[in-house]
Formats: sequence, structure tokens, C-alpha cells
Amino acid sequence: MSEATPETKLDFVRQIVADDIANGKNNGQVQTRFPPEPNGYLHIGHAKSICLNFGIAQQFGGKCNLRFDDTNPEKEDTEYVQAIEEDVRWLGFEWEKKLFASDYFDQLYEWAVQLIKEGKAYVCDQTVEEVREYRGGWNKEGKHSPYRDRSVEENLDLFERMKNGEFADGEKSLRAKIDMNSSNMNLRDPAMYRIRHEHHHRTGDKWCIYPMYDFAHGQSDSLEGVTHSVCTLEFENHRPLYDWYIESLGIHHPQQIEFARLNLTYTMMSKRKLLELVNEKLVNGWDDPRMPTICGMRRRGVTPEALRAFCDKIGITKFNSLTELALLELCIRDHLNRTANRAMAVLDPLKVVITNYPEGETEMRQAINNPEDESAGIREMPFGRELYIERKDFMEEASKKYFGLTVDKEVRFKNAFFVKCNEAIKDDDGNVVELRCTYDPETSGGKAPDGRKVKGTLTWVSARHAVDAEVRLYNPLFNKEKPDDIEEGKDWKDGLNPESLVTLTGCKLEPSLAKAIPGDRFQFERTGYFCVDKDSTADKLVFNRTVTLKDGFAKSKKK
RNA sequence: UGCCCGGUGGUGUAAUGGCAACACUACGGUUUUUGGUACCGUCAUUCUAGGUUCGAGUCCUAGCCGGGUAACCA
Repeated sequence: MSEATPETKLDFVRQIVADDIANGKNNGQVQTRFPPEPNGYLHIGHAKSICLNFGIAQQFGGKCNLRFDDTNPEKEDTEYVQAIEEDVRWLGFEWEKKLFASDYFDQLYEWAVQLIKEGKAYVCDQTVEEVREYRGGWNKEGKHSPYRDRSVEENLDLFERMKNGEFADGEKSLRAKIDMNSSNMNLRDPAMYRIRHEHHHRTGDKWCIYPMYDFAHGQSDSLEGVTHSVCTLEFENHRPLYDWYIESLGIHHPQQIEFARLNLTYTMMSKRKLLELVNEKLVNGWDDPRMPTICGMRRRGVTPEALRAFCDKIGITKFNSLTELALLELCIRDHLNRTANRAMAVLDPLKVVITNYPEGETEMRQAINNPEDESAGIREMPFGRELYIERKDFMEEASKKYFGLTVDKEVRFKNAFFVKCNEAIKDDDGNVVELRCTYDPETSGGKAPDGRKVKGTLTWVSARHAVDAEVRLYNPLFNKEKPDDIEEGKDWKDGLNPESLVTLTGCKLEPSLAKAIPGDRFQFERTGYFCVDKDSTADKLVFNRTVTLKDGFAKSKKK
């Protein structure tokens, strides 16, 4: 269970945890939590946090909860709760407890009353605009709200009446009485409760006042016995407030630790913008395989193992980094290379007729399912007179660097024979529509008895037995490494890649693929990793390209 | 403009005062019935300037650069 070997380097968060255990802090216990707000779908950035929080618990013999920070009913919904649970489980983690901040609304209310009684909180009648004005600025002192010195009795009465629904939204708020001249804006009498006559997805209409994140998060951690409250960097300035509430209330004090969120090249991580892509139908839903969402990546064919390996490789620091998409692709390829069975598929078919192969005859050729995994076994695929190869595997004129077929050149058809092209048949427009070739029956093992060698090995499928499929090729959703860097006068959506989805129809697959079901993953040899999409039916197969293979030839061509 | 947090190859991380290490990318090569995989090789004055120290990427000071931050969002 423990991934920590003596050589394992601990990131700074794990180092803190390890030190705390060594020092006997929290009685050597470790409790973490993953605390999403159920207002959207999880993306790969959340995966980093999930792997960190659950990973720490696993590694140090602790526990990790899944807690929904559902303190703002406006944007939240059970649809998201279910999706989040599914995604966390799919990633390979199981929570100790499933919790909701909304379960603590009664306790939180009592704590608010306690702070009022201690003169540390007051009901304020200022409008949002007035609060902003009175807060001052970075170089501007704050001013006390005229309601700051209300008596405890009045505050108690007013707060109860807020709860009872006697006031309209925005009419009043409960504020912490801290320091209107703090250099940290979060401490200039922050709001604790706001009035929202809104239906909550779990508490229904019981409440019309809702606690702010700051007044709910730390106390929720505390209630759950969280020892290490790990969150992202933008909450650094909230830590003093987190600590202030905990200390004022005199309750168990978890330690908040902040780390840098994930940034990926060619990828947009903003929840708001992802929502916009979905709403404006710029993508086909949250699980569009181009989306950086966990469900999108799942549909695309990415494995949880690959995602976890990625999260492990990127490390945890406080540095605002930009990770290259290539690293994610490496992790995906690495896992799929070991686990995905090989198959032959021709995405852009060009017919090949083996003129010296008897008409109407077929023979079965053996193919290794996975050269990286002997236990995957072998399969058979039919070879005959008419075949398909990739159109790009034939060139009329080619340099010596080209390993494909040209007229008068011989190549190997993988798992079959040496094949030589004799003639390219063209249509009236001059397009090559068919290759007339001959094969050498003596090369059945893939080698020639006379020792002659071929440079190229091509993939192929039997025309008579091939099954048709639609294949969806995915490219990065954005053209730019940093889609958030928006040029003057441009919109972030101008950076969308028009070729992020390329749909191919009439692709020809080896017959064994006919029985593939949604979720099945394969390596189409020499092409990439593909999985069966959920749109796929027995009548119409649909494949998604998860990631291409590394292509050394394409690279050398670029030069 | 204040406050907070950062800064190590193209990228991401490591080095916990003692030989700057690992991975990715790129480039070159070996092997190969996938131009895949595997394997080998090449790529750094640790942001700058001072200081402390026998010794500084690491500690101190200043500067420069980057990020966060002034919702009744999280």
C-alpha cells in the first residue's frame, strides 16, 4: 500500500505530513479531504488534488473524505454531486466518508451565534456597494460600518430574524468583527452569512441564510478531524481568516497548506469557460473527448492509471508552472502500450489487388495481440486477393527515406508476405484509386528465403472481411500553448482549434474488431490508441483516437 | 499602489549548508515484422547584486521578474 520507499522523494506537503507524524502531532493521525463545490464537472486539475489528498492518506495510513462544499445554492446541483462521485471512483479512489458542508448548517449557525455573543460578529445593513466602499483599498484605510457597534442583544435578534426570513436578499449580512485596516483584505470584517431565498439541493427551503466559504470550510475541516487541509494557492490569503475562525471558536485546528494548481499547455482549466464551451455547444457536452474533464478523458480512452501516473510525475510545489501536454501523452501511451491489444485498421483506405493471389481464396494469418504482454495471446485475421492499406502508405514519387510503397518497390505486409507494387491505377482526375501488386508466397514468415530485406512494414485489412467504422480524431482544443493569454481585441474563443475534431467515415477495420464494445481500447498499429465510443452500436462502430503513436517519420519530415 | 507567495536546462521536478540529479521534449544513434516499444548519447554560469560561511541553488539583505489578492463566489 505504501508507495514510500526510502528513495521516494517527498513533495513539500508530504514532507510536512511526515514531519508531523514523526513529531507526534495529531497523535500521529492523518486525515485529509477532497472538497469540491458541486457546481461543475471535475477536470484534470482536480485529479491532481484528488491524487494528492487521497494519496497522502494511503501513503501515511490515514483517511480521506469526500466533502461537498455546497454553501452556495445558486450554482449547485445534485447532477454534479453524482458526476463527481463517479469521477473520483473511476480515478481509483474510495473515500472514508461522503460529507456535505450543508450537513453542518445547524452547527455553523450556533457557532455564528457564539461569535456574536463574544462580540466578534455583527449584523450589518450595508449594501454590497457600501461594504466595498467602506472596505477601502490596498493603500486606503477601511472605515467601520455604522452597524459595527450594535449590541450583542440586537445582533442576536437580527441574526435570528435573518434566519427566519424576515429580510430580503442582500438586506443584511452577518460579518466578523476583525480589523478594517488589515493589510489582508480578507480580514476587513468579512461576511460570514448572506441572505439567499434560494432552494438548496439538499437542505431544500430550510434555510434562507447561507454561510460563506470562509465561515464554512475551516469549521467543516475541524468537525471532520482533518489534520492537513490541502488547497490551492489562491487561498493563501484566506489562511489568516481560516485560522481566525478556528481560534475564535476554540475548536480543533487543522493546518491549511497551499499548493500550485495544474496548468497544461493547449488546455483551458477555468470552470466558467468550460461551462461556456458546453452551453454554447462549442463542444458536445462535458464529456466531449476534447474536454480536460475527467469524464471527457475517460470517454476519450484515457485510463485512470495514466492519469494517476501523470499526477505523480508533475510533482507538488508552490511554483506556478505550465506543464507540457506531452507529459500527459507520455503517461497515456506508456500505460496503453502495456495494456492495449493491437489491431489493424486502415483509416484512409486505398485498395490493393494482389494479382497473383487466387481469386476467391482466403487464408488466416496469425497476429500477436500485444508484443509487450505475452499473456494477451494471438489472433487470426484473413488475408486475400483484395486488401486495403493506408493511402499515405503509397507515393508515386518518394525519396529513399520513405518506407512505404511505390511502383516497383517491395514492402512487407505485417504478419503476411512481401508485396511488390507493379502499377498504380488512376481515375480520370489522376487520383490513384487502386494498386496492382504481386506477393511472394515464399515470404510467408515475413522473411525472404534468399535473404533480401525490405525497409517498410505496412498494416492492411482484407477488403472482403473488413468492417466499416467511423473514427473520430482529436487534436488539442486550442491552438495556443496558453489559451488564457488573450491578445488585444481578441476573445479567448478565437483560440479554439477548428481541427480539434476530425471525423473519418468509411474506415476499414480488421474483422475481430466487429465485436468490440464501448470502452474497449486498442492500439491501431502504426497509428495510435483508440477506444470504442459510447455512440458505437453493433451496426455502426465508432472509435475515438485517444492519442497518436509517436511518429518519428512525421518528425523527420518537418525538418 | 499595499500585502502574501514564488523564481534550478525548452518543460516539470530533485538536491533538507558539502560533486546540480531524475523525467519529459528536442536532436543524434542502436535494436525492431509497428518509422511504435526498448536501449545509448548530447543539451545548465541554479533571476541579478551584495553579504554570512572553510564551503551557498540552499541562509541574510536589496533589486528584478512572475503569480495571487480589494464577491453578500468557491
